[in-house]
Amino acid sequence: MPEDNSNFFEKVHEVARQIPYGRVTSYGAIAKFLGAARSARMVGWAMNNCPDDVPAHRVVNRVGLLSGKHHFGGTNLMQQLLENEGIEVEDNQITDFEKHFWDPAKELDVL
DNA sequence: TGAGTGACTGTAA
DNA sequence: CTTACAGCCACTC
Repeated sequence: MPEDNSNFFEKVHEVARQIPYGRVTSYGAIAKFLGAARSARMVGWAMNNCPDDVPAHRVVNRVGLLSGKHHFGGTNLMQQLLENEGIEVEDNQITDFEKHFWDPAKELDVL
């Protein structure tokens, strides 16, 4: 029995893991989905401690900026991963972010 | 124990 | 359009 969703921390990882290929989401979207819209920072903190099975590169800030790229080894790895999925990235920022945006509250609906 | 920091967001000017 | 400020919670020193 997966009681991993008993914690906000684990739930963030679970939602991030459900992000489909070629899609991205924001910290606020995840935070709001978990009922902690005012704790977007906690989502980022959770990402900092996320396991390797969590595609953290698909999680960016509300403007589609790769704010966490610095945590991907200090290289353009995060941008490369997104471009590899067909997402257009320019200067650490996702172009047409709204087009690639994936809202867990809408797509996932229930967890 | 208190102050500083951070992978953020929203509103105001 | 950009810039600035405040709120938020957990962690570190």
